Amino acid sequence: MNTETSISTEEAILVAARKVFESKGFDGARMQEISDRAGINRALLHYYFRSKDKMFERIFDEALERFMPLLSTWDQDPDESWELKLKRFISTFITFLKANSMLFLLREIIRKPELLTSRSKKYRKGLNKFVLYFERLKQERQIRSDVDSKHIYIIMHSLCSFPLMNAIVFSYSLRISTKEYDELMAGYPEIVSNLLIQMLKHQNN
Amino acid sequence: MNTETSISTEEAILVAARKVFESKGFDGARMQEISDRAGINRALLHYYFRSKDKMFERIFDEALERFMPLLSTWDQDPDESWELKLKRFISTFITFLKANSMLFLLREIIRKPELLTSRSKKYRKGLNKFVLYFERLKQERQIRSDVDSKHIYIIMHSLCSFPLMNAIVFSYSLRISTKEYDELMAGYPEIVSNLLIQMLKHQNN
DNA sequence: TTTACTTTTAACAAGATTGTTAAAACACTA
DNA sequence: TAGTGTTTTAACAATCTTGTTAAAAGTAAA
Repeated sequence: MNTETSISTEEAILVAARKVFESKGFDGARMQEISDRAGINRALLHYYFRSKDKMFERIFDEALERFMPLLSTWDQDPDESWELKLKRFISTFITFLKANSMLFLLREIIRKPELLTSRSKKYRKGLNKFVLYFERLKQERQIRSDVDSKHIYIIMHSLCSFPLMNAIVFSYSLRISTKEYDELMAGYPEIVSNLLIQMLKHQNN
Repeated sequence: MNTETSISTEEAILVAARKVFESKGFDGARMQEISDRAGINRALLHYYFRSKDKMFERIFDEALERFMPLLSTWDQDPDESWELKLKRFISTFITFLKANSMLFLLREIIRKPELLTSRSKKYRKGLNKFVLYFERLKQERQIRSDVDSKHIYIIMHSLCSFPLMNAIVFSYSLRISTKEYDELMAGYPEIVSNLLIQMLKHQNN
């Protein structure tokens, strides 16, 4: 067994598959394109992963495994102020989303919702931490009590995810190049943080 | 020429095609599924629309034609306050998005960016109206001048679009049913409006 | 070098999918 | 009803796509 060679071949396939599945989606992806990109014979894809479905699930799971823990890393540093926690989270989240295509996950989950419901059970509890944390802040009168924590969750995620998913359309609409759009987004995490903090703070006036 | 029959057949095909293309995407859509849904022979699809590509373009264009004018209806009622204008726009926009799948457009534009760049030229100028309007408000000192109008645009669209596109994932994450999610979203347009108005108003403290 | 095992390839098979076509069914008018 | 043009269908053809397989090439140890 030549472990050296087989790992590098498998890895080359995974890299190629990730790229193709992410850009074309499951339905648009072709086994031929993946093997071409990996520089190997198409039959090898089946030798290593049996079928297109199995290979896709491997890629999808890896993407989910990268994504989900991020959503659960919420209640570390219990001494940290909620403002700082929010800032830190938003900044990390947006950086992460730049590198990892959220659209890929969303597109495939909508195609086949079982991908989410059957494969992320172990993370589902963690997802609730955010809402519970903000419920507690409200009870402790640290933030306004007339906002729904679920709405905060939705607003925060929308502000973080959509501008990166929709970059093509936004840069077209705003009549700027994608490079200029990137520059525009440089200051964006700061703006989102401040907006949310402003929204949650007790009103002084 | 039996106009009556042929219009209703063509219309039945378009209704079916819209449904299938929107839920499966171009790559996942099957001509057979469309004709089954329309209750006609598959060859008729080609009789009326020549090819899958042509049929798709018809559906895509119709979706774009429904969507784009909405983004351009901005500078009506010049007497109206900007707050009211914003509220009215957000409310209309969210209602519209509930009925018309934004995800469909986004998915296909990312698959083939020419769909956007070659087919929406006539609307591109209108898209800029929003940014220009807010630039003017800033010069007139009606709103804070330290916010980027492009950021306002991005934030507003993200808050309106993403919660509807991502409904499956959000309701799963929040551990509520899709029905409960709909109820949660009932008060959402109001919240988005207030958030944006709060963000744009001059700070009193 | 021979042997046993793993990796890779070329060729093939099966089925799915789009698109074409000739003829049947239909609708309307003379 | 006969004739003309339109609409619809069944059958077919061509191509694409996934998946299989038998054999070749490679590797490492006895």
